[in-house]
Formats: sequence, C-alpha cells, structure tokens
Amino acid sequence: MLSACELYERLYTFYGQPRWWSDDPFTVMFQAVLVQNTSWGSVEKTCAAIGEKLTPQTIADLSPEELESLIRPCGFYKSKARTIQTLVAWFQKYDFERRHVRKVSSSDLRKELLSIRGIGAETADVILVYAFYRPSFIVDAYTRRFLLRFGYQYSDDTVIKQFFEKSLPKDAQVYGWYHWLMLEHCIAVCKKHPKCDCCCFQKECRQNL
DNA sequence: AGCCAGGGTCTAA
DNA sequence: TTAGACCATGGC
Repeated sequence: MLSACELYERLYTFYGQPRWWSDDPFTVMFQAVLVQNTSWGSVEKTCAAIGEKLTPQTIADLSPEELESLIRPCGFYKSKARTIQTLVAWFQKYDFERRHVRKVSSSDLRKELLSIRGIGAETADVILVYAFYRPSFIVDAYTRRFLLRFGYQYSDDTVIKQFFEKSLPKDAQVYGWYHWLMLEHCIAVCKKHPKCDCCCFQKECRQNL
C-alpha cells in the first residue's frame, strides 16, 4: 500500500501543476452548494448563464424565488437556494472579504459553516480549502473512488480524512491540489472505463502512476 | 427508460 | 448509531 504522500507524488508527477477551484471565494461557495448530488456540467451551465452577476451582493439582492429559478437546472433548487442565501448572509458579516473571514480560526470557521443548513462536511471542507485556504482534507465521491481503485477499503469518511491528514503537511494548498489531482485522475480513467469502480487493479487504471 | 450525478437532513428502529 | 427516504433536474 502506498502512503498518502507517495500517492500525491505520483499524481503530481504525472498530471503536473493542478488548477485551483476558483480564485474568487464566493464562486467557490456558490458552486460547492450547487454541485451537491449534481453533475458538474449543470453547474457550469448555470454559472455561465449568470455570468458577471455572480457576485455576493447581486445574489443577496435576489428574492428567494428569483434565486430558485436561476439555479433550477441544478436540482434540489429550493433547499439549495435557501442554503446559498444563508451563506451569503453569513459572508456579509465579514463584508464579503476573505481576509476578514480568515481572522477566524480553522476549527471555529468549520463549525460556523457546518451550522448552516445544507452544508455538511464535504461542502464545508471544499469552502475551507478553496475559498479560505484552511487545511481540512476534502472527502467526496472522487476521494472515495480514488482510494478504492488503489485497494484501500475504508468505511467511514472521517477515517479517510485522517488517512490523508496524518501524513501530509497541514497545508491548504497541498490539500486543494491533492483533491484536484484525484479528480483529474478519476475523470481521465473514467473516459476509458465508464464502470471503473470495479477495475482498480487493472493495468490500464494504474499505469503511469 | 432508467439510472446517476463531487450531498444533506430527518426519521425510524 | 445507522440505514433509508426524500429532495429535483438534466444528461446519457
């Protein structure tokens, strides 16, 4: 079994410099909610339609119904609209400024996010890492799928989170890059093997890694 | 046609 | 504490 660090080295060597989700914290928050149990393509389309109006103030000024109709294509639009409005109100307490949010400690920030209805562990960690540069390893469908392919079998997300956090430097940039690399890898493999969860030991899925 | 997508919440046992 | 129902739409 490879360690989390060794896996990272191989991913980084193979795929090179990963992208960041978005430089804009509000874009990260907005998209992280929209993508819940939804395909990324729907989120992209929705955000493209909103265009430059995707700012916290613009979204804050929308009525619930207006926001619902904007995000409808992403599914679960009523609950997501409510979550986004709550998030915006929360962000407004910090004047929509990342540097103000960053005055809060990581653990308190995580608690604040988790207290918002519609934000669970995964969404909170995405926001912590990509929007506010706080190290809290993201465990999502890609993380689980990635580990499965390499023969790791964990039942519980908190155990997976620990697997990464215990052996990596506590660094948000590393966590964000790592998550992005796993995503890239899953997408690259899935193009060749649509049902790839069950092919983790096949050579095609592991070559060059 | 039917199943799934980068989840989260609430409830029943 | 945990499995299962529910939320909803679009893409393939």
